[in-house]
Amino acid sequence: MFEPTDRAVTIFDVARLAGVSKSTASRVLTGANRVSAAAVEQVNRAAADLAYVRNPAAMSLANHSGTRVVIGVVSPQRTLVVDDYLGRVVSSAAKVCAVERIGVGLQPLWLHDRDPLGALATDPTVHGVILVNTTHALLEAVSGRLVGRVASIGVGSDAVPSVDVDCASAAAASTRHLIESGRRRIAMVTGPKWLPCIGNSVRAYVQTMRDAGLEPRTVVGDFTADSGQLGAVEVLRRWPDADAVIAICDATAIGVMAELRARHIDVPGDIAVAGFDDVPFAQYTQLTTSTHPVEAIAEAATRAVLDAGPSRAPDVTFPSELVLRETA
Amino acid sequence: MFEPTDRAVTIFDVARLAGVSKSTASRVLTGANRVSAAAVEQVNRAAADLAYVRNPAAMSLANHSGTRVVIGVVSPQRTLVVDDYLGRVVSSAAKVCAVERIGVGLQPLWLHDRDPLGALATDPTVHGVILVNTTHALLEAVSGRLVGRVASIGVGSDAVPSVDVDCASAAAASTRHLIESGRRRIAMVTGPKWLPCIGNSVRAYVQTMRDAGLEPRTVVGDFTADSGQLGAVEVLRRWPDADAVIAICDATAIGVMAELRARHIDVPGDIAVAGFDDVPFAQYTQLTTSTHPVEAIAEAATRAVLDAGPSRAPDVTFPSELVLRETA
DNA sequence: CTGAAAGCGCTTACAG
DNA sequence: CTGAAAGCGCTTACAG
Repeated sequence: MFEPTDRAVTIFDVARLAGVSKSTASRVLTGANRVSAAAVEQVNRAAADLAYVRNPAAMSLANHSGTRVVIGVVSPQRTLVVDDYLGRVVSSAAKVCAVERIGVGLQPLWLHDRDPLGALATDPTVHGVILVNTTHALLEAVSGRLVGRVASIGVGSDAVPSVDVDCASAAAASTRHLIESGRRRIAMVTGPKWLPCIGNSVRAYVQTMRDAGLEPRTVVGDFTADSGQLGAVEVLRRWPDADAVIAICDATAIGVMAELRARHIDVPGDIAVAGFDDVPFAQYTQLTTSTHPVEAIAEAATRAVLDAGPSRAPDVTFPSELVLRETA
Repeated sequence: MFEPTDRAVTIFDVARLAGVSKSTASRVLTGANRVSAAAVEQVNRAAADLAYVRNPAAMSLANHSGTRVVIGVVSPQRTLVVDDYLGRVVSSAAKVCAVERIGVGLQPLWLHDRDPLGALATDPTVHGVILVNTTHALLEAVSGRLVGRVASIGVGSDAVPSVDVDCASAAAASTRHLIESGRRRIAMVTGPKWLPCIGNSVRAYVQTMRDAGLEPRTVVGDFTADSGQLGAVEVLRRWPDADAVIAICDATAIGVMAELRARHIDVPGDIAVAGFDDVPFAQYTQLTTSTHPVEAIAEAATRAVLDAGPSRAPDVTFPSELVLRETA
């Protein structure tokens, strides 16, 4: 139908086929407002017929728009360790971006840096930023140059939309489930203190305990299985009568269970254990946990920065569901 | 020392500071050969002083070089499911690319597509591609336009360098370990048949068994825990006297163990189980397995496409180490 | 070995 | 509402 050329089809080709100038073609393609309905019609048809797709590099250059969305992961260490969670976030973002032929980058953001966002804000290659594990301090540092093209997986701010799972409801539901099944001395192994989104889960747990006239008992972890192991040790030392532990995530729960097993403490006979995330592994370990739609969250955050308009994107919260298995 | 400007420093700035033309500056920056030592010296110093960094979008446009490296994952399904392995590969690639301000993309490559690589080969935004789970047929389809900027995690070809773990040695070592600890009726739950890199592991297992005068017994899996579960069912049905099973990966091993546990078959008392990958989880499940340096592999593959020169990059094979724990 | 010039594919004031 | 022109930051023949 159209002769196949070696070089890619450009905006010039669609303009010619549509019978308009490059300027007009560009206007309709960018969605500018000053264009006639007729022009819109012709250009869109021409673009479709030619299977035209804009060259992001050229857009970037003309536009100062950037060719990649970077996932900025704040961490107390300077080097970034990639865990399964982060892997899923990056992959999901990469999959979404690929259809617009935009790449993704992975950037460590050091918690104690003076201006961790400075380089990203001025980098002409960055189209937008997805913040992971962010803090309020970092959110405050989101400068004008970044506003409108940044989203946060976790806590947000006036300027930065948040997309996350409803971990507060999940923590409350877990706690309630444990209480209803007769547990009373329920401890929680939390995440790192500097990470504000952890607060939601912890507060929900504490509140649910208090509402039931029970004493909350928390121990600090860091999302790793090792910290679950250490957390279990601490829980048993401080509260030898514990009859349940909620872990901030499944990996931590696994560590908790490993320690209990090593001590020949029966789960759930002696102590019930609940996690959070419902990673594939949880199923095979019969772990009671709550779902965490990481892919959906990452995709929504990516869309938020890709489709960034003049106004701040709305916050979005995904529901979590309790998955009852054998450990609690 | 230098006045901070709002706009980024361009090649023009470094040329001026170095006292040469943009052309010359560009030549030294790109590493062209026709430049005087003096020019090289001045330009490099100027670039360093100004903390100059090239704009990939502009390079891409002038160069037809692309702004992202895409990870092409071949799969028998049309949609891509992201597992932990792929997540780690993508994240590692993204981390490496980020320092050159290049993005990564994730592209499903349908196994039965007529020309799965066609779109990537002509896409001006793709700088290079990393093939994952590739087949010989796909490798044959790597066209001239892609040669020199593609690497494969798994099998390679004359045109495509391979980077992978030495899974043959790992499989042989596992098998040998099992034999030496007295096991005789050792089965293997393999990966999908269409995936050629699986062949290395399977052949090594088969060979090691035969060398010991033992009968190899294989059952097909697909890397998932579910397939381990089903695999265990099949193994027990076909060979009720089985005393060990080697799984192609840890996830599959987990499934095998879940099934054995459900049947009250003691591990390793009745049946020993060995995995492959040494995922974080393996430690907590006391799984005997072999290491798989996924991050290092992904980084090497990424470097291979980033640093692509005129000649084919060499193949690289990473060693794997047997990790003895309780299950075998 | 070096510089002036054209060009990569797009966007956006600037005049109509 | 539309087109001609300039410009985004780089690279690369083309002449010297």
